[in-house]
Amino acid sequence: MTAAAVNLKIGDLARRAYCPAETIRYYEREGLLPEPARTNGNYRLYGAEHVERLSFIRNCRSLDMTLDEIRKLLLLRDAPDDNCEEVNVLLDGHIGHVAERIAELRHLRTDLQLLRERCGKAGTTKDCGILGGLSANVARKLKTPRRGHVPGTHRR
Amino acid sequence: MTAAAVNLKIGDLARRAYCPAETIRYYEREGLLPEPARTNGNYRLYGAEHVERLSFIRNCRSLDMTLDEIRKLLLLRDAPDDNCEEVNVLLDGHIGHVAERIAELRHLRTDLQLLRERCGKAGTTKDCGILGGLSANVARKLKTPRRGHVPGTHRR
DNA sequence: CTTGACCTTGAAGTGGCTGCAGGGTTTTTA
DNA sequence: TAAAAACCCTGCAGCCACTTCAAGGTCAAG
Repeated sequence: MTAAAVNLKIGDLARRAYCPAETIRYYEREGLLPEPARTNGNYRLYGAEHVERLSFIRNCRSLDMTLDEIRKLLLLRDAPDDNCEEVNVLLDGHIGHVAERIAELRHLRTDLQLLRERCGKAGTTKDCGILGGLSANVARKLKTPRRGHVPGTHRR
Repeated sequence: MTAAAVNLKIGDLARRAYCPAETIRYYEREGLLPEPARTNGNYRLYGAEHVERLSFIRNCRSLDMTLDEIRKLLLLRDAPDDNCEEVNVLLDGHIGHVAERIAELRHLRTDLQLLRERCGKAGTTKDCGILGGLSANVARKLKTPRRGHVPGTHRR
């Protein structure tokens, strides 16, 4: 165990929960984190319970859950005597989404690789089999939209 | 082959390229589609070349490319004497992105399934192994952000 | 000549942040 | 003790790829 965490400023909380300070303020606006105490100088003050709650949120996000799903889980968590059947249902639903998305992407990768092999020896884009392939009126559609943005990462 | 496509209104183009009319206007604003001719009543008028170009765009989108990637491909396509090496590079890069994302999601699914098995027989959320598992300070991160939104679909 | 299907523009909303401007506070260093 | 650096504050704009809405204009069928 680490030392008891009290009177953390937002940057301290950020480091402990691996979450940018801007995102902490955003979660507060969104109602996922309670409004914390403030210092005389109007700085936010956090304690161990905030580290725990924010870690919970970040773990859920790293499991690709939406903020709405996380909001529901937090409510269930805050009502400790409820039946945890709902937790199971929510998680099973989420596992289903992930499995679907994997299937789609695998299909996608196959299509891309087939397309990639169409590049002949022509040398110019005019005769490029790839560009030709992309013009075909195929219009197969993906079933699951990608959402939002995953924490802490950018396209390199 | 279908009959020659001329003097299509935006709804006709929409049906032929499986793309909502609003999205067509959006692509025009974004410079992916050229500004079309207009009728006396100010309706957009399209021809076969627009059906082809929009189908190209939609196929690329269904392969999960960004509008920026598609813009580059369209430029290459519009310069028919260039070397198609750049097309290959772009496509290989994209295949790489997709492969990475699949690997992440598979890892993710494993984590979710392990978590799911933690639900003991306690019956109440207070003792729920899942909620407990989500509180652990794990903070493994996904490497690739999900972007935007896939054409024509919603979460059910 | 009215109904209804279609089209127009412009602006705002979505999710989950991220970044910035323009300040205030606190800590460190000289 | 004073200056510099590091941190914090609010509020707002921007990102992507659309989607939705409001408020109107156009056109063909009955």
